[in-house]
Amino acid sequence: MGCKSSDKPKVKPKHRKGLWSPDEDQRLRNYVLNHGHGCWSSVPINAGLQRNGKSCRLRWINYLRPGLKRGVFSAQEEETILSLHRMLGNKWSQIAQHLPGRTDNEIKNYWHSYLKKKLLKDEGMDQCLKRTQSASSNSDIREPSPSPKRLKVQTSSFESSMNMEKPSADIQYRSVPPMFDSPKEPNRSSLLPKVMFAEWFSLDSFGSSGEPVDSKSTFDHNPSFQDNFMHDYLLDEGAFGGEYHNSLSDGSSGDIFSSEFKFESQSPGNEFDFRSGEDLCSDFNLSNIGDVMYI
DNA sequence: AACAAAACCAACCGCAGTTCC
DNA sequence: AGGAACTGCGGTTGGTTTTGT
Repeated sequence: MGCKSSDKPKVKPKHRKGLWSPDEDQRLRNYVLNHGHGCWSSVPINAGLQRNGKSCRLRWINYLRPGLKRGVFSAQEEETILSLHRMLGNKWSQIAQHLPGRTDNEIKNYWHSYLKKKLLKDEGMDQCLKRTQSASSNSDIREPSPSPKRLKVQTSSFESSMNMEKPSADIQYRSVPPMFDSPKEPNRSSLLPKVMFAEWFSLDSFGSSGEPVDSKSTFDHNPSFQDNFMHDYLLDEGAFGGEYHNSLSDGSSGDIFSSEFKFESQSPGNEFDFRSGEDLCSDFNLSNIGDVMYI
């Protein structure tokens, strides 16, 4: 894990803090895409950045990493977070592993800024309901009247992820097409992670470096490929077995939470090594736990 | 239109675990 | 064995944006 001392910077440069400029983003992105991060403490030196390694790492993970799905959370993602948080607590990194394209920081922020309040509100409503012994089976009661802002957010995840992102200098490598994201169709595929490996790979392939990659022609927004991929994947029932709860209960959750999307260190040949093959998706079936619908 | 309050979110900080020397 | 360095995680902060009055 540690860095070899030979890799360590000899002189401690003065580190910049605060928001990242587009130029810094570009430098970091180019460097990591071309060389891999290796030892984070040496990244800013080699990339010509006046940041510390920790800051670079954070920026990469939370912002520049290929495959990140920026934009608003869909109702399904929200449900996933709520369900997982119920089981795991504030294990944001573990929760994030089940929301491909989302970072722990993003989920954490979303939780603190919205979900926590919503949950409290929901509980308040439930208690109120119990107290009054209301016989009403009004299903609307589960969803507290959302703020106008929230309504805007929830209109359509497709629309949201396509249009509602903040304008940004580096927006071109943030958004991901919502291939499988259709909250209005609660079919089987909607339970799947929204950014499949192939999609992520494709994204990475056309990273800002602009260098052509062979795999692009295979993966790049090819609907039939996506369909086939999904079809094959869905056929593999093992991928969605019911072992999730068992694993949790026997304390081995750490294993099943191994991230298929974790950006591992590069292979010796300065090429990225995507360890995504078999464990593309963990054994996780939301339908088992998502017994509370908020829509 | 102007101001205050609330919400949002990027980034920092500190701690714990791991690895290297 | 033990200290130093590194990574990863979760909590928190502070600046910016949005909403309400």
